[in-house]
Amino acid sequence: MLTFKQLRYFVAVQQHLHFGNAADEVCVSQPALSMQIRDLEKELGLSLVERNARSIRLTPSGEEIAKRASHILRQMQDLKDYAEHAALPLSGKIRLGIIPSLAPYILPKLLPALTKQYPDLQLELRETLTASLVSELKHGSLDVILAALPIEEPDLEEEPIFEDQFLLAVSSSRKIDERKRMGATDLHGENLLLLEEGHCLRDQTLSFCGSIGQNQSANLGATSIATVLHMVASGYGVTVLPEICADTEIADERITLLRFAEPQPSRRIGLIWRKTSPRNDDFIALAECLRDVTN
Amino acid sequence: MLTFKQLRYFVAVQQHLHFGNAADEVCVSQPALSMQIRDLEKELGLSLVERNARSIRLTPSGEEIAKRASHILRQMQDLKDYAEHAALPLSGKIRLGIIPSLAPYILPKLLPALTKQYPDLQLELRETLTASLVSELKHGSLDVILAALPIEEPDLEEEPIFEDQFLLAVSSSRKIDERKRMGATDLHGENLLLLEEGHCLRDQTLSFCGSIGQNQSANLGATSIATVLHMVASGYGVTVLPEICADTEIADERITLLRFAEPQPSRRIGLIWRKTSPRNDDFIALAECLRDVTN
DNA sequence: GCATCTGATAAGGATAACTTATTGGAATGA
DNA sequence: TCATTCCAATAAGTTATCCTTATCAGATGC
Repeated sequence: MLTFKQLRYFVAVQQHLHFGNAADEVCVSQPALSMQIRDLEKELGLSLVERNARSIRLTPSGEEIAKRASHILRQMQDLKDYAEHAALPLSGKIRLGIIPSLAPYILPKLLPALTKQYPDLQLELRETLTASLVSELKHGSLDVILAALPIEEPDLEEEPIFEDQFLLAVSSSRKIDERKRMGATDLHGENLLLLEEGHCLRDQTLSFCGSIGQNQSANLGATSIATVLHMVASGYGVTVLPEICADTEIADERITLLRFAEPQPSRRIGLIWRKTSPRNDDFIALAECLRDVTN
Repeated sequence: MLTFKQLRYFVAVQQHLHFGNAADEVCVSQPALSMQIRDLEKELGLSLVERNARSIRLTPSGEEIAKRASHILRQMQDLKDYAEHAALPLSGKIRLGIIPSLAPYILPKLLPALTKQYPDLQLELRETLTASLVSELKHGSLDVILAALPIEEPDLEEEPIFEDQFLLAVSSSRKIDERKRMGATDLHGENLLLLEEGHCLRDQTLSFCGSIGQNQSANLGATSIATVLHMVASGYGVTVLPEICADTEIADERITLLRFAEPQPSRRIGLIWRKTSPRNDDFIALAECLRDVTN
């Protein structure tokens, strides 16, 4: 069988036009090199080297083979270089899935930090609902996802990053004392605005408020938090807003954010990956980076 | 060390996503393949395959490595294909040197014949004087030359092709009986026109006529046979012309060709190559082809 | 719970590859 | 002319590698 060793030895012969020197270069004895060259010629069924009493030269075919061999060896080196590169912590390609209620708020902080700290990392992003992310993660088309815990899949690992407190967003026209801590009961009779089906934030909000029996008849579900907040600002109702969204979304004076009374409701944000994934260390490092940018 | 085998096995794993099937494809046992993959991962210092109880998948780095490996294997196959091609009789690249008093007369017959019989042959041609050809042959920048024998270099092999009879070209105005066989003595007092220094034909002509003491004072040497013949046609003198040139050159009615008396002078045309050249068979085949086209 | 399927591991034998020492053939130089 | 030198090939023996069969360990599914 054709081997890389043969090609390497042969390229050395081409460069030195001397078996002994070529053998030195590849750190073997001259007979070892001679044998490999002989094997290569036998393998290819063709003379590559013209042996002359005092010197050697390559045949025209030999020159062509040497050219091709050099090229192959170079690509081999490229492959090794790539591997070395990819073996660094948090480098190479990582496919990260993020839920829509996090992506627009975390990425603007995360991406610059990653670029700075791990310049070799190529992040491929996908934003969709938790269920799809988990499915893609299990299938292997994603490496890791950032979502609300728990997922509780037996073959997935969960790494908590931070607690994201829920706030109540109401229209500023309501003139509520912002220092007042809201209880779930304060939502009685309010029109609770929600994201559309499938968003985990919707489910979390409902499970918190569910026992209250508030009015949600008008709720067909919005497609984004920004949309929900526009509705709040316009006085259509109230909504529950994760704190991480607050900085970005609330430039609008028509919205007032109210904190809930203790124990404050919250969602736990974390990274999830396959337990069998060999990139555990990478994901732990990514989690650390996420903690840094979310304080 | 990174080996070709590891890459081949790994690409098989990528294609089957199953160690057992991949092992079947490359015709080894499953443990053998597993070990090679393990070695490859160790060699590259990075996980390529994510082992799951029931199935496996490649890591993103693994996919990239597999892509590069496939490419390398393909080039490896190309190299083998090239070698197979080049191992055929008279195929691949051959650098042929020819002397000027042969090239224009033999090539028009030789090249079409070669193309037809050996389509895989790439002939690189060089036309210059014998001394240069021999030097380049010995140096290795030519593989074989077609010239007049003997060369009598100890490390060169000579293979005669055919005898090229010399004819005497005279001006038709001389009204000589064309059936008359010329003797060297008939050249007495003639102005013998010759090629310039270095042409073997000049030397051969002189060695044949040298003992005669003919007038050659006006001879500074022409650069081509065509030039010499123009001079003959114009009545400046006579010349000795190899028969192989006759067909091509003598469309001119102002020139009459005369045969010499037995033993007719001639030159022996042959192929010459380095005794150490491994392409002996190729050159023998080339000689055969040359005999065919020169009858 | 048992059969089945996965890849990993273990042990032993075959093969390949390397080492040093030597040979053979040609060129060099006294 | 003959000894010397140079270079690659060859020989013999050891080492390392690779592969095989057999077995294991974990997970899955009937």
